[in-house]
Amino acid sequence: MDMKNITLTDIAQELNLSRSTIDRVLNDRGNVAVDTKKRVLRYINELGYKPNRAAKHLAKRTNCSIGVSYYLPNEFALQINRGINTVYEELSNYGLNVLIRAADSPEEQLLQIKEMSEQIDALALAVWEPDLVGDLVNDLIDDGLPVATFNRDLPDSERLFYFGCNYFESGQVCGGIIEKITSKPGKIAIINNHDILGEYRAKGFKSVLSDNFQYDIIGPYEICEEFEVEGSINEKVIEDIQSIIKDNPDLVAIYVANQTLCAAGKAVELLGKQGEIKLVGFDLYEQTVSLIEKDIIQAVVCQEPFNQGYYPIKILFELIAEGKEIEKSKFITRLEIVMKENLRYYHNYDYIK
Amino acid sequence: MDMKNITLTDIAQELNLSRSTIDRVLNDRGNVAVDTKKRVLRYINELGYKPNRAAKHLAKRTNCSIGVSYYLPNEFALQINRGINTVYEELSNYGLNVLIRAADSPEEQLLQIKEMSEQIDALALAVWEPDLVGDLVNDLIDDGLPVATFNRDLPDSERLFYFGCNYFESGQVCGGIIEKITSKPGKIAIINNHDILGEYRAKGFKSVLSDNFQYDIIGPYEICEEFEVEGSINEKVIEDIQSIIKDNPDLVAIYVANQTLCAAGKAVELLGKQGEIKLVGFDLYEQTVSLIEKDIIQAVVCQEPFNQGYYPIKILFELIAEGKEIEKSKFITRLEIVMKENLRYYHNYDYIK
DNA sequence: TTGTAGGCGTTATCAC
DNA sequence: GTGATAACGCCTACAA
Repeated sequence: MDMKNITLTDIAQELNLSRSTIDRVLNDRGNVAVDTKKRVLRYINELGYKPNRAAKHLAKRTNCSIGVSYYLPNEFALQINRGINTVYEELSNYGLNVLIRAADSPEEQLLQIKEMSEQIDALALAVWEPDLVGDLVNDLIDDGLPVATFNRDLPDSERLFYFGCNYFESGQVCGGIIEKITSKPGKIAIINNHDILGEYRAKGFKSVLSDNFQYDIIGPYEICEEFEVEGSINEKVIEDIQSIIKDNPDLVAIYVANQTLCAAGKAVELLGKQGEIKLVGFDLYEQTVSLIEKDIIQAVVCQEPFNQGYYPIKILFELIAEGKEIEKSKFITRLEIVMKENLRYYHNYDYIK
Repeated sequence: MDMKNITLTDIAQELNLSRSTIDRVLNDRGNVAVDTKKRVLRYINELGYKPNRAAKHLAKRTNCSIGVSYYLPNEFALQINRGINTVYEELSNYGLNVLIRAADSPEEQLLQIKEMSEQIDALALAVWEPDLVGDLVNDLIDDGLPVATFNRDLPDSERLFYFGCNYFESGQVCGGIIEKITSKPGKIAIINNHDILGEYRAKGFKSVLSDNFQYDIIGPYEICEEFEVEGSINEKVIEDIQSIIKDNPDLVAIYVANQTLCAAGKAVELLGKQGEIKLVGFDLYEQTVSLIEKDIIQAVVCQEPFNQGYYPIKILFELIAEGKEIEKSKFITRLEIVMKENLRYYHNYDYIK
């Protein structure tokens, strides 16, 4: 119960050396005789000595500013911010500082990254259009700035790691759900963006359903809602989806792979087709909630938005402040199935705190 | 970027007092003149001063042993242990110590709790049969030992908090899933335990399906598998479930509310009814996995087993070591829907190591 | 190549 | 009531 921990001083005394020498060995600061080093290392291994984190932080008085830049749908950003706030609260008195820049356009994001790059020790990044910022990011990395991506990766860059979902598999999950909940044969429409990630989501979806002869997959239709969906939904978008429904009387399901799910819900509702046409898509927005409750949307697949804010920063901080190595180049978030019955656990739900 | 944090010493200097006095005010140690106290408190509020956690831990050299006692299905315990190990790694060099006692029977659990109660500063508890240990726990609490429950609550005791799922709602989620994936009308069998939690799960299930006239709910059948399911499954249990299936040709689904799900899967498989009879239940064991992959079990509802090991200990530690207040008397875990497609994210999945 | 000394921001133990 | 002073375990000069 009262097992005293071994300290650096203990080791120094035991080996008749000074604390600094032990410190030099432990932190690879050089200037230690090979023999001494070996002796210390062996002894340390035997003991299973672990440095005291509190003391380390206190002595180093680390001070590390991490920048976050994203261009993402507003409501998704909100959930990510919650994760950022939490990690800030946990680590701010260990010296963490966070700068958040939310962009309203890819161009603005470029400027924001450039601007804050001077003041930060690391950068966490979610970019919608890789082509625009790719060069800048590579320059920053070449200059020695540690960069990580979240939500959307920059696979061609030298970023340290990506933290987010697997888009292909996210499509598969939706495919599996639709297959399970659709009772009659017919057509299934895909709505998505024609960017690379939208296509992964379509491919994943098809990989599950292509063997199933009772369904005929139509689309993909490129219909896309704005990022700033708050109250009002783009009428044109709803109309476009309504015409798909009207043109295909044997439509049994719609799979929405982008942020247009609410609009699709409205379209289904306006035509009185709820329940008849199954609706499945991604992410949980304020507007999605009531559509799920009304059984217009049957299921939604989420990707741990909170953790997408929380972990990238935590990992970067531990890298910079504690020299902890990064264990993976891809941290893939869980794909969470949310339906009416477990909805409340995924919408503004902080069971801790 | 380099914003120096305010320290206790800063405050002392500014107010022409010693650090000790500030410390007395901050930690309510008494022996401070009322006026001085007021003056200090006001100034601290203005500044928004936050004590440095690292320094605090270092100076206090806290040493806190938390005991964990549970009597639970083996494989579930395994997942909980992972959470315990993680929190131990995070906090052991802040002075956390953990004692785990896994019981093989309620009687053994009673003894184990009694035995370790002398050596611990707090206790986290999961008990299957409240009646047996209830008195002991209340005695311990009266003696001043902080006790928390996880997975299964002791609602009549004075435990500090419960960390686990809502059993009624977990039944609802299964009801919702079965309603969505079952395409034809018929009978649905419930298998559960006749304890209070098993009944909550049955009630929650019925609350969703009772309005639906196409289903006829039969049971509950009290059939129960042992805790030590490893490779071999109780033949008798499988036979019992097979007879239910044989006796009810129009059975469209089975809802298993206890740890008998795998046995039910075997029964369905042996009779060649996979896909025809939908199968839904709780928790993810090694044996469940292959049954889900083979489409014999359509979905499983999980309850964050990792976090059930992680958080109770973390919360108790923060209470004891940092005097942090406990914010709720119930921390309700998410109900996670796991199907074939997102299975890999819930089975031995540590995306963060 | 090694050692010494002082400090990080708290808490704890004395004196006054 | 209040204030010195020495820890806690580690890091960082600087000296030897």
